[in-house]
Amino acid sequence: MQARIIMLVDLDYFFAQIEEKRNPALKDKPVVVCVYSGRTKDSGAVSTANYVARKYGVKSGIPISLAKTKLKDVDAVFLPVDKEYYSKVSEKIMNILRGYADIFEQVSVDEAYLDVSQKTRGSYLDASELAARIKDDVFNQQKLTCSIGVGPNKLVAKIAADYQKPDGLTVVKPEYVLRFLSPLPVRRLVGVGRKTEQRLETLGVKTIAQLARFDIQKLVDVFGRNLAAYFHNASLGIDEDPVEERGEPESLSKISTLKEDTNDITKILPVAYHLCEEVHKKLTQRQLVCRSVSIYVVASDLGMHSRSKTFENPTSDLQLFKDTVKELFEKFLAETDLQARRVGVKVSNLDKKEAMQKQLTSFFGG
DNA sequence: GTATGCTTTCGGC
DNA sequence: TTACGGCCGAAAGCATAC
Repeated sequence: MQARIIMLVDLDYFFAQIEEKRNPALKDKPVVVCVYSGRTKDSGAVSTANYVARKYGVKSGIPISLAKTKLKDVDAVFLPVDKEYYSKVSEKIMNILRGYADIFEQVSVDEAYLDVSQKTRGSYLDASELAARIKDDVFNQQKLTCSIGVGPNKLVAKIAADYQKPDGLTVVKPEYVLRFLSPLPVRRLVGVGRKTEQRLETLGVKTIAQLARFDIQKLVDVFGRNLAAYFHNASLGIDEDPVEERGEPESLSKISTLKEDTNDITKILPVAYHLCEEVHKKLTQRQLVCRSVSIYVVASDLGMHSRSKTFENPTSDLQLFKDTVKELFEKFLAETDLQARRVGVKVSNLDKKEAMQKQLTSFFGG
């Protein structure tokens, strides 16, 4: 058993890059791909922006109106997301990438891990050449650039891919892992978001090197055994998480923004029932059943709240979804004064429909 | 004490 | 000055079972 070589391939500013390719006139302008909520003309958020727009501080997640303010003096282009089209492009690219991997794991619409240990016979020279070839192949077939990180595990591959982009290629051999990670801010580690970053900073830990040297017992006291162990290992570039082909999703959900904020259940339920129908459609298309149903509410202050219910047995019964969603909203509204801005429905605890049938068959037939 | 399951929140893209 | 989507998986926090 030889050491692993793992790649992370990340498509650059994916949605906006696809729009640039679709319409080359956009090429040198700020391009902002938006999710319009439909509430008012410009309500909604930025999904992705190209690098020209990013120079003006426009990035993923900011309000569209704020993006417009930042770009008011330039000839910027605002486009609505065309998710269906991006998904088709994604599928083609993922199929290219899959062909280069011993084991392939798609993480999101624009990101995938490739375990190339066998293919490269553990050689980083081979891995570098392979990564360059993958970039060429994706560009020649789809005219899109990507950034690739190569390293001994997912953790290092991911940080390496982020290190140089767009159109980057960063290879970190095992003997360089510590030197590579040490100066980087802890924020770069998966699992360290804004909140954890703050907590670490109060402990005097800003860089990965400082995290590596930090007393492990103190880390346990603050974050608990599991998270402390993860942080400690991560700071040393240790990560055994395998690259694994992903099967069916673990949850399916739909969310939508209400015309106006409300806590009136008669205004919420028609929307929620529609979301039930959409989620039910997704579920049955994939021939899945679920055991849990959740509602979630984004309140006026943008705080996220949710409630869920788990059944005894898996189901795909639309009426049961609607009744459960009604019950959950009634309960939620009774115990809070919040006004809902957006409402969502989620099913989780998913299973293949036939798996259930098999169980039943073997039970009755067996 | 550890494992397991459920609910809720967090955070990345 | 403010402004604010739609997904997904991971993790936290809690309860219960062994």
